[in-house]
Amino acid sequence: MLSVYLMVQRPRGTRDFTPSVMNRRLAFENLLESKALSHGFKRVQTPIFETLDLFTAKSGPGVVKQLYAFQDKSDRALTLRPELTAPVMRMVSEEMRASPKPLRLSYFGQCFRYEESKKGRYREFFQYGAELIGASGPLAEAEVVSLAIDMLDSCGLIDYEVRIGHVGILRDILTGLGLSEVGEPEAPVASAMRLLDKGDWDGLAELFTANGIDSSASAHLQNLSQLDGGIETLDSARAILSTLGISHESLDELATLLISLDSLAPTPPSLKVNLCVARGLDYYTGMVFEVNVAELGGEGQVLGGGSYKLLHLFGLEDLDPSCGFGLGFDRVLLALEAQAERAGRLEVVPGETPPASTLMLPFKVEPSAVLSIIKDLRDAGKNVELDLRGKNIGKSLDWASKNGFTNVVIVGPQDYENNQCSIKNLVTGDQNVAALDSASIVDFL
RNA sequence: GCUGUGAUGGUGUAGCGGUUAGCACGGUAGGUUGUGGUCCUGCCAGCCCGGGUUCAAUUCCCGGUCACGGCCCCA
Repeated sequence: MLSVYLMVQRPRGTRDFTPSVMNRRLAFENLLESKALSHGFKRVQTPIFETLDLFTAKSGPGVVKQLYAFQDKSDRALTLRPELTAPVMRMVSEEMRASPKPLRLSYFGQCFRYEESKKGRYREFFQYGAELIGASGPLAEAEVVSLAIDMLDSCGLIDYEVRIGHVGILRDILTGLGLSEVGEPEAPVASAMRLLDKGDWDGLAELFTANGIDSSASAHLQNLSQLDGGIETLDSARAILSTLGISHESLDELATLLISLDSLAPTPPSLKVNLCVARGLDYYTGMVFEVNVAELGGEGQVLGGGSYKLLHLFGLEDLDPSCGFGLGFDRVLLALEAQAERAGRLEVVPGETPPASTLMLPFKVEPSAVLSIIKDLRDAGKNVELDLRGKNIGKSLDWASKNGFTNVVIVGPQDYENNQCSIKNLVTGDQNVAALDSASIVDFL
């Protein structure tokens, strides 16, 4: 059929959301939204496309090849947004300079990246995120991380691992060893952080040698990376930092963060401190954290964030650093679906079960006889639909059942004569008779 | 960017170098002109796209598209 008409498909890496899919997504979004609000984060929205410079300024010219960048009819260089942190920072600098700080902002929307699409990785994907701007330090960070954990916990996600690190400490160590923070095509420090994140020790040793650093230095880093536990690992970390001559200050802050988190957030299934967490987080400057779900395989990171400095790009250096995170809406949903199936659970997102709904079924009577009742029931907050097919009762009930209605209000000739209606509950099979007016009917719905 | 696997109605599938391409679910119209999640019947709807080999391609080959994996990457 398709070929007879129009051979057009969805662009690669995009998705359509049918009503049943959308129902779940809306339930999930609402749940996240209510959590954000409960932590004081207020929703904002920024444009789907932005000036290209916004992202090249933040991430370098190399990002363009991964952007949906384009020229508009006036030759402006624009791009679909690949993420939401920079746009929100831009918005703060343009609209909220005079707003009292700190700001707690949340956002939800689609982002676009030109990459190979696969499961859990789409060219158009959805992010829910939060940013805390104008306050910094371990307590601010604890507020942000606790929201992230609270969100994951409340949607019923299990078996996830929270990893907390600190790229500031890592940078200090690497520059302390003599690695440069500048270089082409990639600064040695950045290369080292990437290798550390992957646990590629051979690669790291190579890098050290190439930069004239005794490769035995990687032993300390390897020790550091093996500190993969809770708050208790910080003592060992302090010892290692001492031998490297690095300040403990950031570690002490990390300790405060972890202690605060313990009180502020639900206890996650697994929370580990690992100072080698560094995953491609260019603009992060301090604490970083990420959440992984092993179930998702290669695309298992469902959330990531930390403390970063971006507002100086807009002349607001006094507000740096900020702290925030982005939650991979699609990936968390995938994880929840996989976990629900494994557990044999029907409800994937808490609260996704739609509210009761009613089919008004005039049967061999003029539909006009029930229209005002439908209006009144809707005004009373009920979800009501008028039958538009005009089939016999058996088919109509079948149709109502397949379409998930809770109740059917049948108004046939006999009912109408007696100024009554029959209300059948499709879930229980119970049937009642009520007077043909909305006040009587509403009690049965 | 590299690489592997796959693609049959809307969904899930069967099948084959020559078939009316089968089945189930679904949709739709009835059988049943006041009771569904039973049954029966009719109908709707498909071989991803383009090229090649062949008397003949949905089937074999190549390319593309899309999907799913593995690396790379992931602001």
